[in-house]
Amino acid sequence: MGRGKIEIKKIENPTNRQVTYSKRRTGIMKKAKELTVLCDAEVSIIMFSSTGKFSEYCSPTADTKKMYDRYQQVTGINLWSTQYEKMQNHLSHLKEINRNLRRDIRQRMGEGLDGLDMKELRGLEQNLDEALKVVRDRKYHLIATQTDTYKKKLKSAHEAHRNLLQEVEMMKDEQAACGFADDDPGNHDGTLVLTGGGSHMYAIRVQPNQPNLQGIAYGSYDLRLA
Amino acid sequence: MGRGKIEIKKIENPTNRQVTYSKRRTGIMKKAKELTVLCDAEVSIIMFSSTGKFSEYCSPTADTKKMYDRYQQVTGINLWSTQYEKMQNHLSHLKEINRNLRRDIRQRMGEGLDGLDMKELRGLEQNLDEALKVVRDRKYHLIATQTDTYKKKLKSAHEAHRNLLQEVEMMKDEQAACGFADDDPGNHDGTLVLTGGGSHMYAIRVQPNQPNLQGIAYGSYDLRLA
DNA sequence: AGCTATTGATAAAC
DNA sequence: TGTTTATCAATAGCT
Repeated sequence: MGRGKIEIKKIENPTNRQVTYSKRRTGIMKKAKELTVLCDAEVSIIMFSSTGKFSEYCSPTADTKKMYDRYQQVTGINLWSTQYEKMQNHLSHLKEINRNLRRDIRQRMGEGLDGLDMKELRGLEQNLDEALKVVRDRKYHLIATQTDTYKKKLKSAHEAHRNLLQEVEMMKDEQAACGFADDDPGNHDGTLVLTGGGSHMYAIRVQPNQPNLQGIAYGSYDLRLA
Repeated sequence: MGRGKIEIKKIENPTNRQVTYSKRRTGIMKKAKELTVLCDAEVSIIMFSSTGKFSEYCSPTADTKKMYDRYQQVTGINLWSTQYEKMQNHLSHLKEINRNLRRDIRQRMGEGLDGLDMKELRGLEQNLDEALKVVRDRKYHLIATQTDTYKKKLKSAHEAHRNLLQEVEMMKDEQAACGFADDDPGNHDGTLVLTGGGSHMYAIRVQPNQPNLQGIAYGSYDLRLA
């Protein structure tokens, strides 16, 4: 379709090639648009000229990403599918494991025991019993440790207080001995009223710390599948 | 270019639309091939008909994935990251849940309690205690049920045995009364020695069933991350 | 880029 | 879906 038939092989003249590319590209894009409208189809065209110039067409009802997603869905065998399937398998494997873990926890909470036979029940009972002992031990140990810590802190606080009083007394004595009255507080830069005893100046917190609730609230699980 | 000019708008007749789609699709693909050869270009076409039928063309010097990779490079649009990231997120979310579930189970088994504070320990202890009670109840209930079942089976077996003896006695009496000696066992087809009492003929299994081990072996978890 | 002779694509019908 | 054919559309070569 032109002034003469042409052979379908690479056009060696670069200018000619470029011109032909431009014209035919326009033609294909027009055809694609027509196909889209006439036949209610979805078309995605990507092309690069020999000089690397990029052009694309995509049906107005879709976008390139959608088209490619759909392409992946349909072909299912592209390079991504391997990776994709692996992830998919990994996912379902994790879900399966999660399901089992949740069932175990439910049973450890005394729910869903109907499926267990005697041997399993006995195993669970023994396991829970041992765990309970360990938890109780741990609790008592924690109580003991905390009590001990509080006692020490209290003792340390008392001592610090005693030292403070003592140092204040010493200051008073020194001031009285010098006959010096300080009416201008603030000009003793770098020399605070109570110096030297820095080791007693740390903040003392006798209040127990707020329990850290980031952990697990036992018995309040959401046991639905993830 | 046909027997008549057509307006570029959706062809309402589905058959016609399908035919036109098929023809024009072929046309575009041909044009794409020609462009590829004539102008040394790279073209990728993906299309779906209104019925969802998929077709593609890709220059022999490239493949669809390559084309889209290049497309991404040029446009800066990442076509896969969304999906990939989503799955990645899903995966790490599941792993996170998994980790928490395993930690929970470990704690319910009395391990890894160091991170728990007083409140959490108390909660765990109480939860385990309650669960233990439920499990014990369930065990006792199962024991009672099983014992009961065995008793019934035993009783039924005794009764069946008694009936058998009784029927054998009756047979002997009948034979004696008839003065008939049976030296040819096997010719009483369809008339077994012990007839009538079919309700006592079922198989009796007094042995406990082998425990079903498909469940969870408590305490033998592999608690590594999946 | 614009023009047109010519080839190519395709609508309609089978 | 394949073929045919009358028409219309695309475009090769030229300006």
